Amino acid sequence: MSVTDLEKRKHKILELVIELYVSTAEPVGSQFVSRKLRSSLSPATIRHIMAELEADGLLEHPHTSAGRVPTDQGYRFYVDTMMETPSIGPEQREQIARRIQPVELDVDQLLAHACTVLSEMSQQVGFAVAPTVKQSTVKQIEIVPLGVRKILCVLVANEEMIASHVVEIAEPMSRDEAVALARFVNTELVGISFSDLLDSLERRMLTERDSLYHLVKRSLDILQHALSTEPEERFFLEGAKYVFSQPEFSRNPQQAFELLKGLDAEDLLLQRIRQDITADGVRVRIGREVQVPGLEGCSYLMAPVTLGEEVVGGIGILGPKRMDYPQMRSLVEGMGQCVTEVLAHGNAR
Amino acid sequence: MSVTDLEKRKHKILELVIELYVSTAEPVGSQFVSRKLRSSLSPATIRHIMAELEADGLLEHPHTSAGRVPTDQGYRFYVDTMMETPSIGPEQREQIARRIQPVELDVDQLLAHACTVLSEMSQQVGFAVAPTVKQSTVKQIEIVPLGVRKILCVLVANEEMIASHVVEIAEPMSRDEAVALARFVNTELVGISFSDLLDSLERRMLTERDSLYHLVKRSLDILQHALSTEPEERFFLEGAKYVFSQPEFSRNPQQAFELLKGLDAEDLLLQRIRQDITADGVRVRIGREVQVPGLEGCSYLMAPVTLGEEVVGGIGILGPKRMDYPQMRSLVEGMGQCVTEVLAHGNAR
DNA sequence: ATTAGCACTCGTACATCAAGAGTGCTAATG
DNA sequence: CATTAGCACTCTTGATGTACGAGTGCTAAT
Repeated sequence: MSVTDLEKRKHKILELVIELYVSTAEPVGSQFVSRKLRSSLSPATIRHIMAELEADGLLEHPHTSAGRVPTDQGYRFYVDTMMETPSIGPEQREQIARRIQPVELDVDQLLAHACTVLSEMSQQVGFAVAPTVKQSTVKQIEIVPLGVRKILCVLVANEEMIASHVVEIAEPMSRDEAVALARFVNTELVGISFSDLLDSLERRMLTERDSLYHLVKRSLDILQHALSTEPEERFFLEGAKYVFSQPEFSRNPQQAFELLKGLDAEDLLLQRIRQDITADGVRVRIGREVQVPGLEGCSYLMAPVTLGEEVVGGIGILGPKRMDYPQMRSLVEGMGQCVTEVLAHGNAR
Repeated sequence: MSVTDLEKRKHKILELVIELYVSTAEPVGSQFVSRKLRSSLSPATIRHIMAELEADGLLEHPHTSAGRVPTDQGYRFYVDTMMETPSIGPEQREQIARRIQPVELDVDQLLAHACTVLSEMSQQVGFAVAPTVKQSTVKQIEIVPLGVRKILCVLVANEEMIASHVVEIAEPMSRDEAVALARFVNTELVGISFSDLLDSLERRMLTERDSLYHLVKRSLDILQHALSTEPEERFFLEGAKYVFSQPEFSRNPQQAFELLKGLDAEDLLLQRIRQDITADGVRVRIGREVQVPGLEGCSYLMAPVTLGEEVVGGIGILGPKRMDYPQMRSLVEGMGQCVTEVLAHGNAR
């Protein structure tokens, strides 16, 4: 038997251990593996190989007389080099599309909803990062007077995103002034990115005079307020309850509490996740790689969401390390595609 | 000793048992009570009285050799007739005001924020029910064209509440038409309650002709869509994590899971809470009275939030039955007052 | 009405024990 | 050299028994 054949067999056994562990939630013993293996090797041989895998850092031992459990590295190896992701089935794809369809015109609402759907379908915690106008460029800005010193400022971004903010202003504004202001803003500022907007206006304030100066100043005031309450991105997290349906957590409540605390510090998780929002397909982070205190026992998968040409957000799931990576991967991938399509065409497929 | 004196003493002991149980989370034994009681009665006497209280249904026994624990009725009696609620202290009041101040112009945002603050201050689950435009009358309606077949419909209610919805329309709308539509709507519909709006327009459609008929039909279309995605009220729930800091739940995880499930079915809780949104001060619901499966072990307190003359929402906390009712009551009361004041004057006090 | 005394119940903590699962090692085998 | 049977060893798990302490209810004395 050649060396590569031996290596192959080793990996086959790693795969088997992972899959058995994922489905049973119990450490996997040599006898169990031996029985499940076609080319029946004896438990002793399996033990030998498992010991090697342990030396390689891919498996570990909870205690002497227990079976083996994959390490983070073990899962990583499995996910990177061995696992075959079944492309999402048409019927499941259909199901996603059906559940996402309901006319949500808003990126925000769409992702919030998709997040919930994903959570239900996966029976895991679902999450999503949605873009806001701040990441896009100005398409339209409307100024609607609401009272003497209150206006509604509607920000429409190129990518069909809309945000509106009530702004309190120091000096009252007439309806005519509002119209003039809107006209000025919509001729002068369209196409500028929302993040550059304020700088750009400030620069103009230095050069303009009189009536135009006044308009610039007025719009700067308003947009400053409107943009200050607009977040960079929105983060959705849904389905914490599913944590308890996982045997590892319902068995060990202490750990479940840690997890919930970890989830509660949303900002940390968001920061971490943000780094993984890139164009190249579904990202998988396993255990320690998550790098969030309290979530060492978890993994997440995330698919990018694109709008126009750009990656603007992500959607994924978070669950115990011991999860069905192939299935979850295809589910997350499918959801990412569906959301992206809905954003592009208003419907899936 | 007269009969009423005996009754008084009995109640004094009930109070003591409740307060000791609340602070220790352990069933209270006769000896403990005896030691805590000034007018030193022997444990035997205490036992006798406790047996009576148990016969009255105010205390109960987890098992033979354990101390006593208050029943729902026991707490109820305590809350209704014995407990004295300290009015909220000025320093605490100050703290609430300070943390709520940050200029949130929106009822929605204010209550969401207040809910979080209340949760943190009480170290319990916080909740709030906020009104939406649907409960109020039309003050102003704006129609902002966003694209050929897309408009933003801004609904402003009398009570300064604002909602905006993107509506997709069948036939394109020009800017002029939008202005005409807005004018029509703002002259004809102001003062009507949002809930009657559609009916009223439908009735008018039967009588009007030609151009006016067209306007009515157009606005009906738009408002129908806008109002259909607007909920009756908004419900906020914050701080589920605090559940685990309560010894009764961290000791018994099974029960904690039940609770989380109960919280997850927000609708049930909202339905129950809605019945308690009335003008007369802080409502207290104890244990079974909550009437939500999974929350039998909990109580909630809620203060009304008023806007104008009307009670429009509520804010409160939910925690284990075993909670410090006097303190929580004054905290919730103070929060209700603060929120109401901020709504009325834009700031507290 | 109060209380001391006492028997009784029940939960908790702890130690002990047997069973079972799984390992690692060794020596024999093809 | 890979494979495997055999075996001693380790460790977890669940059951069982026991001692202890907390707290009760009852009775009889004050």
